[in-house]
Amino acid sequence: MRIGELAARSGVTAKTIRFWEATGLLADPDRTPSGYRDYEPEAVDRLEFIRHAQTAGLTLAEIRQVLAISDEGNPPCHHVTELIHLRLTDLDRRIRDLTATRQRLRHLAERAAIQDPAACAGYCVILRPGATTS
Amino acid sequence: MRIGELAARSGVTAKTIRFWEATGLLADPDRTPSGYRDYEPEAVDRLEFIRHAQTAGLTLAEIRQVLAISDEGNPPCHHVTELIHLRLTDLDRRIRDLTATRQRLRHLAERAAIQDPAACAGYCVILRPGATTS
DNA sequence: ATAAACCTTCCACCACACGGGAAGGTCAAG
DNA sequence: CTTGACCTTCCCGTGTGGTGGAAGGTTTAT
Repeated sequence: MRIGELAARSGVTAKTIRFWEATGLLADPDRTPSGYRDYEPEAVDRLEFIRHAQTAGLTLAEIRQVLAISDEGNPPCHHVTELIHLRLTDLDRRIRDLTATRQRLRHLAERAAIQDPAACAGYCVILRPGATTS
Repeated sequence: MRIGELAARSGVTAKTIRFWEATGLLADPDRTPSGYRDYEPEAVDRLEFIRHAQTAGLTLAEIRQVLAISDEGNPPCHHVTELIHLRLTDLDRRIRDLTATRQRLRHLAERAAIQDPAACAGYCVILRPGATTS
């Protein structure tokens, strides 16, 4: 199967397939005599696996690691488990950060609601330094 | 005052000051006869304002808009208020997305805990497609 | 025979907010 | 007079996950 068909079957664009290959997520495929990439049907599974791992929040770098272990014939479960916990910790931190920013913004929104626009001389009163440090 | 002193006073690196100038957040400053940037003391306020707006979660593009309105002598409060609400909406969506991803990861972590590593033939069972679609 | 659809490589670019470092000019102190 | 700190512009690199397009070769259908 050529790259176009693989793209159609997997829902991953040909561009992205080449990109994944170039960045080490996919092995170099066989080539037809004229140089076209020639895939086995199993390639679809690998693409779906990558997409799936992505939606689980893993980065391509992490997926690459998992696949490398897998490709060496080792069960990657232990590594995957570690990765998942790392990701969870990271995610929690990011959510905390965003929530803190959200708090600051809500604070500003409240200020904005009671502020007289005419009072905005110089730099805007709403955003003026000191507004959220108190 | 030259750029080094401004940097020291504001806590913004000279590199960043030049970057902000190049991207339209700061007006072109006066120059000494030898070509050095020469700032008014008020420049510190502007830098602090930008940093402050940044920690409130606004992007440089948004801050640029606010400053442009401000620089034209108009009170930017209305625009700022809109911006804040836009950011809040955006932030809420991002937090929701991350939380959903977190849920998926927790699901996977549970699967991982009860999984026999030896069962990881082919692609890892934990991450195998279908694992989180149920 | 020829047009359309498909494939190849390579190079560039998107957002985002800078940082590193080269090559050179300027200024104050010792 | 020279050393060192400071300044200038300029270009490249960072990380993430790709997308767009040019220039050219191949296959397939009519």
